[in-house]
Amino acid sequence: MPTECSQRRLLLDEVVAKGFRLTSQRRALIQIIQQSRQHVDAATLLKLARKRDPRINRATVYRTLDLLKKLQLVDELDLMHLTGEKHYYEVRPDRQHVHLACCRCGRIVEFSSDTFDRLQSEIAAQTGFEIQVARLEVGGHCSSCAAAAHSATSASEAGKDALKSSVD
Amino acid sequence: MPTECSQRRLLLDEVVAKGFRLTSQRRALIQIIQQSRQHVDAATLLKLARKRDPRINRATVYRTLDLLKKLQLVDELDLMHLTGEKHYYEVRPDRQHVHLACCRCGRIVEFSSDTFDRLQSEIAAQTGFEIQVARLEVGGHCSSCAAAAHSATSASEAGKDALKSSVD
DNA sequence: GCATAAGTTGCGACTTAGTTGCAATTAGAA
DNA sequence: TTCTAATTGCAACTAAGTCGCAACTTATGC
Repeated sequence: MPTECSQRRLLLDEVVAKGFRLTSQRRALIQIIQQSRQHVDAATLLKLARKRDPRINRATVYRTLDLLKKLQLVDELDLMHLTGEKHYYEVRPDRQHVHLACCRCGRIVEFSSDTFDRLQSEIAAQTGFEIQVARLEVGGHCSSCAAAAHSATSASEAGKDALKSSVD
Repeated sequence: MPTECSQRRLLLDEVVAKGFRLTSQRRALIQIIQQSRQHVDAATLLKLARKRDPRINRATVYRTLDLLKKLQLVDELDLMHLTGEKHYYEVRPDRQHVHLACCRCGRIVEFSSDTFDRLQSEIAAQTGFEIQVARLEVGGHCSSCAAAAHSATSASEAGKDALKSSVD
């Protein structure tokens, strides 16, 4: 999710600075990604962009996303594939964060910590790997769903039946 | 990748223990996943399984993978989508590890550390999230490719052109 | 401001990955 | 051995993303 309007210009500038053209389509798509409070997927992005310019095409959305990924201006997320195989996008934040996806209620929680920062430095230092993206996604139950699941399970019983009826 | 044959029985047993039937298809698929040194994707798994039993079906592969995921016996990976949108699978190891994917040579390096373990505890403790899976994937350049990329760049020059010709 | 060349887009057909409903088959309990 | 619910194969389907190419647009130089 966008940190602030400080980035509003930046992404567009960055695209220009790297020598890419600033088309109305790119402008629109970038603005939509920045203004979105949620993580957006390609289909949603297309739908929103078409409200501004109905002629905008699906291929353009994918091509723009590819460009922004390459420029490392946006990050691609899977969010644990909770809702199919689509990808989600967010403006790359100053500080990397973890995405916690609740497979019961679908909520996405973001979490950042020094330990995560340190882990990345450690990886780079110990493996010589030059990190461009680090994506940590966690699946499980958020605190409220964990509580709900436990009380439900203690009554009914675990094992196959619990598994079969579970939402994940 | 499989840690050892100690798991060979375990996965099958686990499936039975949870009350699921042990069909010849499941047996074959589980064995293939365990014996594989590489991370396998669904299509490869199907191909390998058909060498044993040519009648085995694609749907069965996906359904079996779903089952093993739900039982938390295998983990699903994206490996940074280096080669398309397919998923890869590995037997869940005793200790979670990070996957480092080199977007230049495609090599996958595994890395585990106390810091990663600690990060997970920290997430659980601070957010109340009940972790079922934690998937940390890192994209970038492995040590040898990083060296190669640097020497190439210093000669030619960075910016758009370098970006355009790069493999990521 | 105007021409122009390279970058970008729209289109539409295509590929790849995964899903689904249903009839036929089979594992395993009785 | 019988029987039933779980599992499979099949085939048609959906969803997500890609690609080649002609048409259009941006940014540059004049």
